[in-house]
Amino acid sequence: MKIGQASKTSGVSQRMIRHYESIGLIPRAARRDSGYRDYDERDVHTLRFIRRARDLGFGIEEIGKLLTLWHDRSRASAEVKAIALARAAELERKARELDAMRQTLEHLAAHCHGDARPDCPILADLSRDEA
Amino acid sequence: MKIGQASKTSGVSQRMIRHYESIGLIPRAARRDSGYRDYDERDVHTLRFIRRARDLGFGIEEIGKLLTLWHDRSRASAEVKAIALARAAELERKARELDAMRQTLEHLAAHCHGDARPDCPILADLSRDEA
DNA sequence: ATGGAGTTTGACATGATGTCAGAGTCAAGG
DNA sequence: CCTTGACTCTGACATCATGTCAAACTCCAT
Repeated sequence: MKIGQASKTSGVSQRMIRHYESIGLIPRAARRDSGYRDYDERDVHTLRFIRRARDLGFGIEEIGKLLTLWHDRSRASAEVKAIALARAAELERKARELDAMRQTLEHLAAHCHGDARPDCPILADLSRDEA
Repeated sequence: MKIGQASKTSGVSQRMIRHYESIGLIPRAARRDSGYRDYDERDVHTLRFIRRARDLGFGIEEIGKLLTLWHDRSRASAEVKAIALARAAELERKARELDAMRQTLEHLAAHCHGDARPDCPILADLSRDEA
């Protein structure tokens, strides 16, 4: 099948399919006489794998490792688990960070009248003198 | 003071100070005869304001609005509050998204032996057939 | 054969930031 | 006065994953 179909059935944009090929995340696609890229079910399967991994927050480099492990039938699951748990820890760290920001903002907003008066603790906090 | 000092006391890198100037977030800095940028306390104060806003997850565009409101003594606090609450809501959305990813990964990892055996539910999930 | 849809490559853009290079400036010490 | 090292200037390139646009080419159905 051609790239449009591969894109639709895998959920990966044509742009990113070509990109993944160009950075070597996936092998160069087969070509028809016309020059069009040609994909089979296995290729689409790989693309779906990549999309799901991206949905779970894995970076391209990590996905490369996962693909290698996926293709290695004798791999040890320990490696995969370690990568997944490292990602989970990083996601938690980021989520906590965002949550701390949110709490600060909500706290400040709660003390802001939010009416026509110019007094605003939010701006006062942002412009306070201390480092 | 010169840019190095302004950077140190504001916590904004020299690179970003120049960048903020180039995109018009802050006005063009005064220049000495030498061509060096020259900052005063007020400039540094503004830079600190920007840094704190970035730390709270505001994007450049929002910071531009906040700066305008900050400088407008007759502003209504309602606008500031709305911007802050919108940011808080967005931060919460993102945090939830990361948390959902983390939960999925931890769930998968919990069912992965994590030993020398090749069986791995994590890879099985990533490569499953359904969309 | 013609037209519209699909594909190709390459370039440019995003957002916030880092880094590097080459050239100019400044201040302190000999 | 000159040298040296620290500072600053601009501009360019890199990141990361992604979008979009354009010009040229291919495919397929009528």
